[in-house]
Amino acid sequence: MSKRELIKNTPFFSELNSQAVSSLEKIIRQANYNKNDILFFAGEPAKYLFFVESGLVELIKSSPDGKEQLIRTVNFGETFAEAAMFAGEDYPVTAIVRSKSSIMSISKENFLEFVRSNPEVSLSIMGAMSKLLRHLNTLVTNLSLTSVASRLAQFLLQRSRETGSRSFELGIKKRELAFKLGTISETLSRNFKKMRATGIINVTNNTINIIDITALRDLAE
Amino acid sequence: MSKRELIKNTPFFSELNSQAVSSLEKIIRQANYNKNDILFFAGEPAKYLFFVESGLVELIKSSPDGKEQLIRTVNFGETFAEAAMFAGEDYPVTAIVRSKSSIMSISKENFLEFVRSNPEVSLSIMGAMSKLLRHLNTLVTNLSLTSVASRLAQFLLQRSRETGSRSFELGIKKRELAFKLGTISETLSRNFKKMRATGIINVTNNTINIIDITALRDLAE
DNA sequence: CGTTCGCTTGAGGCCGTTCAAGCGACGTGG
DNA sequence: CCACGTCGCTTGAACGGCCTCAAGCGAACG
Repeated sequence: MSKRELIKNTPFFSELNSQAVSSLEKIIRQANYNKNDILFFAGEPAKYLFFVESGLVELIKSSPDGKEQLIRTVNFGETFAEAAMFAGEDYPVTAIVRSKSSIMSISKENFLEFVRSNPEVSLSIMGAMSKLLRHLNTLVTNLSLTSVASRLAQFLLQRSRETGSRSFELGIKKRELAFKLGTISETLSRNFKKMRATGIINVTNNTINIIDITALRDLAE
Repeated sequence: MSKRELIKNTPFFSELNSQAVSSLEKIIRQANYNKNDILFFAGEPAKYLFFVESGLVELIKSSPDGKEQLIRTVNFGETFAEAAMFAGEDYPVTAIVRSKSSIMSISKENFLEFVRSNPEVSLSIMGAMSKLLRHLNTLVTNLSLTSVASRLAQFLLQRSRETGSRSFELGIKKRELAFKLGTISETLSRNFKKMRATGIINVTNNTINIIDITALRDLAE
């Protein structure tokens, strides 16, 4: 796909007129990455805005003693490091590529200039930022007010909704799910065990079977 | 102060030309509130953007079982509920007035229209949102990766920086400080005790004396 | 003088962690 | 084809941080 097509295909820029697309085309850069590539480390000066054209990226914050917290997973079609364009000088998180990805980037200066001459994209950006704010909001809430069991219940309900079935595959390794939920695999394992013991779900390898969805909803609060 | 002056005095709108100020004047509403007044509850439909002209507001999320988490304190000169303008239909948090406040508000529709016809304010909004994103980012990090002791150390260092002295008043009640740090007064008390015992600080009523600032920095990581 | 408020302290318990061990599935090289 | 390593997951034991509940205590105040 040509760079121009890539731009037009991204919901973020889909409403731009062709002149704007042209000017964007000139300042945007595209590159391919492999699993475990690092785009930037937390603390580095923030120079670029990124945009995931295809693939998957995770934004992670880690503490000096090696503990890690997933802040956000960036799916294709989404931007990240928007905030770094308008405030602060450093990336606050580390960005790790989790699967083969095509990623576009724009330098801070070019991006700000583009926004100034195409103010209509502001609305898209503010929309994206707002979604992010909500995401972080619920993340804070989850971390401070809800238990692992509750977070797990929420995740299972979400998956059930997505697949439209009460029986589904997890789709990710349990250790990764643990990470997503802000815990470790041992704790996740024990939580699965408890849910199985109380007859709420059935777990066989990677497939989940929701038995008592009401109890699961209660758990999720 | 007249409404027009209020608008001009707020950093958020300070760069507007007088025509824009006039149109803003027509759609903005001002009201006074007292301590413990509630501006909106979490879950209510988000109709207004708010702006604190003077006073103090706290944004709080509470769980069904009564636990509360402070998400953000809004100082005078700052807006809140910006995100609600661009994404989602409900306020995700509850807004409580903490001291006598003068607060301005704009309805969602009027605000969006104003932004469309005055795209230059977009940059201010995006800047504010970016700051917020950073704030939530560190909040998540603190809650998940750092201990109460570390958060307390960070707070003390910040106060020390603000006052430019190693000896300063807390300025808030300890139970409120505990809330700010995402914990309760008992735990805070024990942490103060430990810091005193290890000779890092000295605590007399509400005044703190930093003795070993290096150790304090270590604690804050 | 008694009550309330802000804070402290202790005892106990829970949740989630670390550390350690075990187990089945799977793959690879002898 | 088996022996052995690795991987993903589970389970147990112990520990630690923070919370809850309960009590106590000085200061402020009516």
